[in-house]
Amino acid sequence: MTWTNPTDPVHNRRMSIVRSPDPAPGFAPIAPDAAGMPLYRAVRRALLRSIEEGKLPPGAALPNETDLAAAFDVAVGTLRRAVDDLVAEHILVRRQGRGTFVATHTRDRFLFQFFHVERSDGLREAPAVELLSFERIRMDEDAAAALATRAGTPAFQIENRLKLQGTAVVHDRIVIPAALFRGLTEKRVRERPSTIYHLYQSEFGVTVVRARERLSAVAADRAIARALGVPPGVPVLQVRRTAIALGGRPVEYRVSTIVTTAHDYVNQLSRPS
Amino acid sequence: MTWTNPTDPVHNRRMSIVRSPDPAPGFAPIAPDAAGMPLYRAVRRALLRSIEEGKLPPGAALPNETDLAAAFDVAVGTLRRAVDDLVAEHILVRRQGRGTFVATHTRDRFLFQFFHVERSDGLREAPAVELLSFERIRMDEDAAAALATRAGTPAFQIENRLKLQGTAVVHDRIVIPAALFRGLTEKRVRERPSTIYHLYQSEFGVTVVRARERLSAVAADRAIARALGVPPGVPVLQVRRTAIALGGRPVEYRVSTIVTTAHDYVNQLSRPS
DNA sequence: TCGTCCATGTCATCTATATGACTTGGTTGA
DNA sequence: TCAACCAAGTCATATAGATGACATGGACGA
Repeated sequence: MTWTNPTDPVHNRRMSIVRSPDPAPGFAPIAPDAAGMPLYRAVRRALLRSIEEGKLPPGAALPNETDLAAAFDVAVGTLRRAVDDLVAEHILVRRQGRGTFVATHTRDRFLFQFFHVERSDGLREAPAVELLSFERIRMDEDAAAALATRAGTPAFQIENRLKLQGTAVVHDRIVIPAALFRGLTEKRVRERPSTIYHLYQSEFGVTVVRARERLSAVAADRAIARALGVPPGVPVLQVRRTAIALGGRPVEYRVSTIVTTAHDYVNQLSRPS
Repeated sequence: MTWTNPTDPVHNRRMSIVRSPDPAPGFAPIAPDAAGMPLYRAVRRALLRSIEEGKLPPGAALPNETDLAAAFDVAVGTLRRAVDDLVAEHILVRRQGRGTFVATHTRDRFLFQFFHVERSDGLREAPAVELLSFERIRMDEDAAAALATRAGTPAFQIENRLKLQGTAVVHDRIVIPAALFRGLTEKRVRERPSTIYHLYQSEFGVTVVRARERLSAVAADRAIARALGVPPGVPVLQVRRTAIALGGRPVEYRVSTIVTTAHDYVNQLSRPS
């Protein structure tokens, strides 16, 4: 037999009638008025916090919509609205018929969201990454400013060379705070099975969700020129990226240098829906 | 007295009961099954076509949600879903308490959506535009390819110099098909009251909704160097933009050349919601 | 005259529910 | 053994309506 829960006529919210067992444990009802914020925003925040705290690790399945809505004590439509937002931010992934999952940093996602270099004729391809160096350093002024800390803060610096169709196209210098990545070694970087963002996520609980980039054109210095096999002084595209993790904290400063003789950095202004 | 419309038990859609006068004239009911497309997509398309055909000119107010939903013979929630999409694409603008309007190309929108240059310290500012030349030309290969036509097609070419804080930072070469902009004159370009995209929209019914950009680093040639007041050969950022109008047709090819000694091209990968 | 209040119309949020589409895994039958 | 089928669980779409927030313009009173 099925029946509907009685509702509170004042707040029009389901009253707490407990069924056993709790179909979605660990999710508390949302306060009716969470700081004047719309309910779906409060639900979004609650979900985000569950992810940040590791209650929902990457790849985990969320409870189904009905149960989760009941646990939060909101309507399914409201829950869906919150989940919609997180899906749009690539923090959750929905699969019809399967469920809703915490997003993981797959190669495809990296390519789509964070790798914008393609050949001039439009061909897109996954780059072959080659580790050039791995060092413990102290941050310079630029990295420190981007990472909201002070110059001299201990960090790891990783240099990569990226090849497309066998030719070196991109040089990356990556700076990440040592405090966030305790125990990182060259071996772990070298032997990572997937992208470096996947490594951050799976090994250190750091999930990159977005980034700001500043692009400029510069002349290739001697080191870059050598790494990329071009004459020094050639105009190259410099991309300075600050990557932001789940909590909103900057976690990576990356300077990508791109040879744009046969490749471009592509950008889509306002995608069609 | 209020009453609800009877519903068709098979399709669960409101039966056509005409009230006088029609509160939302010009909007026909959506076919129940428009090519297997979800209903809200069909509604979105119907709205788009009304805009493209000029039935809803820029700045026009849509009928209110209830009336419009009734005219399309869909639920308000379904209409809202369609409108949500168009708002996300900056094609419609909602103003709570006022209504929903067809978006116009304001200066703010241009800055936000299509102008990505800012000073290295993060200061954003509207550029001062200076018209350098206005010519009738025939398209070169690049422009023709971008605009999906043949080299030699008649076009207008506009050269602009953009200044930020008094210093020249950007040079634009804009190519637009003459066929789409009949009657355009240097005077009209020079005396436009707002952005050039606003001119396209208000004078020629061409509404730019999105763009693809390809960025590369090049050495400034003599002409660019003179226009921007830098030595020839200096590395500059070249942005080749193809702007897409409402129907999905490419309508503008633009090559922006940016001096990045004190400025950057900024890009946001996945905005927070 | 001018400012305050309020009625009205709009979008924004939220609930509740029904039905369809898709995926998975087990059952059934040749 | 194995392929076809089917049931259950999930998200996707759609409806209907209630309530709140916001903007505007007119009525009203000092």
